[in-house]
Amino acid sequence: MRKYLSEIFETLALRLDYLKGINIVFNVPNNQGQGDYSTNAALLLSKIVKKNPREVANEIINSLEYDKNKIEKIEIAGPGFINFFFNKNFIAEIIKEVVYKNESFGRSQKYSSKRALVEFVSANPTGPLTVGHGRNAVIGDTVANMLQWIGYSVDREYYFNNAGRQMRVLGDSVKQRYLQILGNDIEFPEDYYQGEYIKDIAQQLFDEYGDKLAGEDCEGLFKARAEKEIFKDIDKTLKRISIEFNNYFNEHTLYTEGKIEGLLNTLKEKNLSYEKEGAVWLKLTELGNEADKVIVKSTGEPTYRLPDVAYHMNKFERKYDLMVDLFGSDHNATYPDVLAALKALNYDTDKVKVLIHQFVTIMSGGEVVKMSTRKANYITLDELIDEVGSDVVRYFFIMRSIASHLNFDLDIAKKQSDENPVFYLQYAHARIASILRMVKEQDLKADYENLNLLASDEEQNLLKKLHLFEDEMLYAAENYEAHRIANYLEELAALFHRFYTECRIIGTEKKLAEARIALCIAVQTVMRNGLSILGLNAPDKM
RNA sequence: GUGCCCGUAGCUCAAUCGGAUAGAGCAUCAGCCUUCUAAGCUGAGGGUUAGUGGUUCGAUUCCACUCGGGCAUACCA
Repeated sequence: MRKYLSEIFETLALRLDYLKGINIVFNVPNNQGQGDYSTNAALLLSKIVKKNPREVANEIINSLEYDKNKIEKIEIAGPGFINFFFNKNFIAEIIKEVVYKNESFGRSQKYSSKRALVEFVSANPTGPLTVGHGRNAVIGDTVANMLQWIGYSVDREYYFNNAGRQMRVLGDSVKQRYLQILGNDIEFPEDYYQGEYIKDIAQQLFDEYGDKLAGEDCEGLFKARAEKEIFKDIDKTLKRISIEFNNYFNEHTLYTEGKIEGLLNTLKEKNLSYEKEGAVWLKLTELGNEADKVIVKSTGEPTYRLPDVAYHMNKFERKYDLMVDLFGSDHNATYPDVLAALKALNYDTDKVKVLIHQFVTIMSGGEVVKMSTRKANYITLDELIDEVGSDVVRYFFIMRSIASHLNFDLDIAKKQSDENPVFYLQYAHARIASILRMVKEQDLKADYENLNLLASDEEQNLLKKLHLFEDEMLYAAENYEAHRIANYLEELAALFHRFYTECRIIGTEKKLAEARIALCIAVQTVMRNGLSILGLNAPDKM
């Protein structure tokens, strides 16, 4: 429907001068009686052409050429809205398109020649993924799915750092546990990694090597084994919620390949850095940021900013059209420095899209659970998946805008897992599957010749929703707003459940029954496509 | 102190470049299964969109200030 409106307005713009170059937006009104679509174009134009908006609206309608078999009626309402009422038969025709395109219905080719990189999770291998990482993981994967849906060729990348103090502490944590197993009476340092998984790794090493590692350096085998095991677990956890990466990028390679040194030289040559108090500083104030920041400490070690810039340069070298970074809000102060530096080095930072999601607050027993990997008082993503399952976890993390803080009440999540909205969606899909099974036994099948019989409110509302699918997916993807897909699917499911209650299939007149079967198939297809973008199962039975 | 994000029904959250009567779920109350899955449907109650001012045909949305919450403000990552 919207496509048709766009077409006829494009044609109109050739004749009405003041419509040229104006982007006309068509909305779906909230209220009955205001048409299937409406536009406020006349209201906006009235300022430009200095005429009464209703007069402008009248002029537009009078010059508009359209097919009366598609648009039944056009009205001017309120201060100057133009409301379009579509023909019911035309609305029902959408079923044919859905069924014909099937899995690709709602896809867009708008970005089909583009390549995107989505970097997410990027947690260092110091411990199991927590619920906090879960939100990042699910949002990142869903954003990648959405971009693929609108045509992008997408790579998923995990950036990590296996050097530095954190990892040294990790290696030593394992070593201390190992020494304890050997019977040494050592007090385990408070600021070391307290988690049980450290003991498990130490035990493994003891089982394999006995006491031979007592003299081993903590940065050697201890660290290497810890990293390997922890990554294995992270991978396993992510796989449980259907997340896989194309590439793991090790920060360390930036050093070994001389990228860090090269960047340092470039910054110096371009006069973007200077030395002070034994450290190297980046001239961020000249680039419009608040303060200069240290990029190499007086000890000679770089701060995170330097490798971050080098890493992004590497991304640019790989010729992506779009680079999405996904961070938790605790990183909100770090990326402006990196972007400023890249810009100063003449990279097109418009291609970098930084998404910041707010935190997940975990509530348990009415109290906020403070999380720390070091202290091991976190709730792991694995535990959460054990409790509620992959679908609920995924849905929970994307159903809200990423700008909203997410309140995750564990008690409710466990208790209400049966009432979770995700089941509402899946139930609609399963119900249709069930109908289709029953219908087969009755020797009924979908018929696309009498779709005009689908004229009731329940049927028409459902059909109109199907029309919106492609636009909604495109809008969600272009704005990186996965929660909109969840909202759309909830609305679609609600309309279907209403249709199900009011419109019977078995027992009604054959032509109508078979048209309704066609509608069911179309709804099921859209539901399945939407669920697949969100990485959710579309069950045939529940 | 400063920067970013947030403040919407009892609770958790929506609301399409500013649109017409601000919507869902949970909770509460009242109904609907001898017929395709009741994990469903129908109805009721519940709102000064934190507050004050501004911009305009029109503000939950934009601007300013105030109040409240989260995160960050390192030669930690």
